[in-house]
Amino acid sequence: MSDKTPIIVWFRRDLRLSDHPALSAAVEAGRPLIPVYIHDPDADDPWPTGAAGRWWLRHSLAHLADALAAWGAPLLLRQGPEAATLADLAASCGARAVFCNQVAEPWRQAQDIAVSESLARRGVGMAFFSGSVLFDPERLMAGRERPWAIFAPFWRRCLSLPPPNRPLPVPSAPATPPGPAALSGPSPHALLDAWRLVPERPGGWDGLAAAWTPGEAAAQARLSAFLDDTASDYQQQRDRVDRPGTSCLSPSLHWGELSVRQVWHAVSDSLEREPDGGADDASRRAFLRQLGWREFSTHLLHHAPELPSRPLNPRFGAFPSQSDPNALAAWQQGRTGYPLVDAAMRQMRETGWMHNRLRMVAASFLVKHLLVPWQDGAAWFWDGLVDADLANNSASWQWVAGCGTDAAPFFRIFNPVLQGRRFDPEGALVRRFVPELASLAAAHLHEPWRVGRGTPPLQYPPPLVDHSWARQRALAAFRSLRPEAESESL
DNA sequence: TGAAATGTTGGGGCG
DNA sequence: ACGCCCCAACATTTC
Repeated sequence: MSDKTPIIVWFRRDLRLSDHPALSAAVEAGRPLIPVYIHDPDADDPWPTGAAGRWWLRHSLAHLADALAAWGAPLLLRQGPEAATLADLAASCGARAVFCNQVAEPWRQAQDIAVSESLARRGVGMAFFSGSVLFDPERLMAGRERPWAIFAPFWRRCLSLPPPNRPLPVPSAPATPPGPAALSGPSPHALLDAWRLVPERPGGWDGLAAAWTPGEAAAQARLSAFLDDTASDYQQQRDRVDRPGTSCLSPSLHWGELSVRQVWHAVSDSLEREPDGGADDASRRAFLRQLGWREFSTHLLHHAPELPSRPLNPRFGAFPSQSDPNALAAWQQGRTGYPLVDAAMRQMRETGWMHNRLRMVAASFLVKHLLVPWQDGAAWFWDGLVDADLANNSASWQWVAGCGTDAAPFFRIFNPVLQGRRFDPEGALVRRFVPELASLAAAHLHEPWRVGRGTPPLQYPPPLVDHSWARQRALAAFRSLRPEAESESL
């Protein structure tokens, strides 16, 4: 009666072996394993992975293939529509089950239902395992009429729940032989090259390669380094854009090289192991809170699938923003004339990443100083960030634009000069990414238009807009909106 | 997870 | 000694 048909383990946004519930369950079933990743270039995907994301994916898949080969079940790479590809694969190896971990985006879950129905018609069952969040968005809702709209009580509630399950170890390699050898084809590395996941782009991808090592092993090394070197002073250092004060785990979390449970437990274990009741604890809690924002964004998107495209606050439907190709291009290329903003935009261009504080400053500048729709900025970040994540990106842009739930008030307008002085005081970040300013004294670095006459002209543009003029214009635009649902309270 | 405008206070220079 | 002004420094309000 024992079923010896193989199980297909479908990797998607979980490019790891540890804490991989679908993989562990398949191993536990004691049947041959067939790990597969499917690339569908013609997928009807409302938010196809951006360029930097594809760069990461390309390299992370190579690492996953190596890791799975060493572990004992080589990764298959297949191209084509998901349902048909899985069905063909199942037919050719006699599999009757596909295991996979859930992916959070609502449209993805709708596709999963379609895939699983299609497979069911061919006698192949699908099993979904808990995915990429700490808490299930549906269960966290329980007993409430509405989804959580404010972060603070949301996170308080999360912290009051029983903690998420402990992460699973890498399962021991399957005792049974891997799937039929006939399934093997060209080496994964050759296939990955043939897939051309990484688009050509001017300037190439060397900057990303210099800055990052994708893959589970490197992700775990980053997590360890963060715990050893950075976590205990996180609260003090995280806003310093010129220092490595953040974890840089976001791309790994997006691609599932680490599960958020692993990160959560690693940090809370260190809290319990070395409690000092003081600054170190506060730092670790502050970091956990950042995981909370990720969780909050994911839950928001789950309950409000329009998050990426429409303001959650309907009041902002009438906001007088205007797509402005010239202003948008200047911002994208890092030529706004505000050093901190330009350094931020070039940091993303060159490394595929931008410090969180800079994301706020740069986004605020586009939305408030230039009055460009936040969706235009979100699209650029989506393409340029290795950690681009639909929920985080959309929720954060809405937060900055003031149109989300629990968003920053619109009148909170960052002054790029003051932010620069405060968070890049010696100008190290600006010097690095805006080399044409590197020779300026720190005193002038964030406002180069004030250097005295008689100095040689800089190869650097004057400010695209005057700060205080732009600030007044943004405030006026905000005032033009119908007041906040005052009628509701009557 | 701001910043600017406005208000208040208190010390010191000075007639 | 006294009142007056100036203006940091800080606090509060407003956008």
